Amino acid sequence: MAAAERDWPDGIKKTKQRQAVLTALEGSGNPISAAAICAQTEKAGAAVWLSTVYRVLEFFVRKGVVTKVAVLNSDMALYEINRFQHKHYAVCVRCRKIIPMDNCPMEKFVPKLADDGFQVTGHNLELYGYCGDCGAKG
Amino acid sequence: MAAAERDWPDGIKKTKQRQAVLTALEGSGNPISAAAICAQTEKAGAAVWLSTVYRVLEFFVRKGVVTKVAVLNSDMALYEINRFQHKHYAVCVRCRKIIPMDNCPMEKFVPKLADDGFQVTGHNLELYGYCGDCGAKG
DNA sequence: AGATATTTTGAAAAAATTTGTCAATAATGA
DNA sequence: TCATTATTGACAAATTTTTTCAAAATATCT
Repeated sequence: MAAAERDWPDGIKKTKQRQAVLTALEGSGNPISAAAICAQTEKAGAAVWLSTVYRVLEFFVRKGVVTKVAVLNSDMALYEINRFQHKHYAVCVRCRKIIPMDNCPMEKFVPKLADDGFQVTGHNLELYGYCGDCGAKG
Repeated sequence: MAAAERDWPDGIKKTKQRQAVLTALEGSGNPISAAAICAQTEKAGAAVWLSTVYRVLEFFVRKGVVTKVAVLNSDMALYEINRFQHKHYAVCVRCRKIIPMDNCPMEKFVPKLADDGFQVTGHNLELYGYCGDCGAKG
């Protein structure tokens, strides 16, 4: 269990459940839902109740350990570990595969907003289209 | 009622409810929720049931008339008329104000994806931060 | 225009996701 | 180790979205 041995974030009480949630998030390279995390902890033999998963995720998001990702046409919210680097994804509209993007267009971009005073603190970008497999199929 | 007189999309049966939904979407410059559309139709004197609003929206999205927008930390899905032009928004994390963006970083950008075969058909971008009013307040 | 066939809507119920409650449990500090 | 405080399980409730089906509206055909 990687999360058990890794450095634990400061000021966060270490519990079995939180470790299990973090391990599940680590285990998935891509953003996953609370339900998926719950299922994952069950499979790993350290079952965490769904309501607890939500609470833990909310807590982690507030602490900056985890990031909530808005994915188009996903009816559930998705979460991923905050690796403290920009990360965006391309989503296949057919098979829902999620493919990470290695660069970011916002690096050299100044947005034009009607509100001059808007302070941008972050952004969320998502590409969609057809992945290699699905594009080939038609 | 603007939507009543405007060109009606081809192959789409014209009903009072669909017109009311489209009018509500037209009336709002920004993406709005199904519940907001429902309330708007009521206020306009052409009340449409919430379930119908969802059905109509789903239908319009499939037809390409309307776009579903993924907004971070919004518990409801938001919709806007497809004006067939890129449109992105900045969202204030404090007051939830939505401010349209007049340019787009994806115009001159080639994404680096692990999947070489991925065909990008669109994208969704959202900035977040503090709007002029909220930033000033601290 | 009128009758018919097909869609679409209202109305309500159900499903799915997320949040809240509270007693019991577990983790941290003295 | 014991006490204090935070956290979890278990369930209930709230919210958003989807489904169902008879009734109503719309388009089509003559």
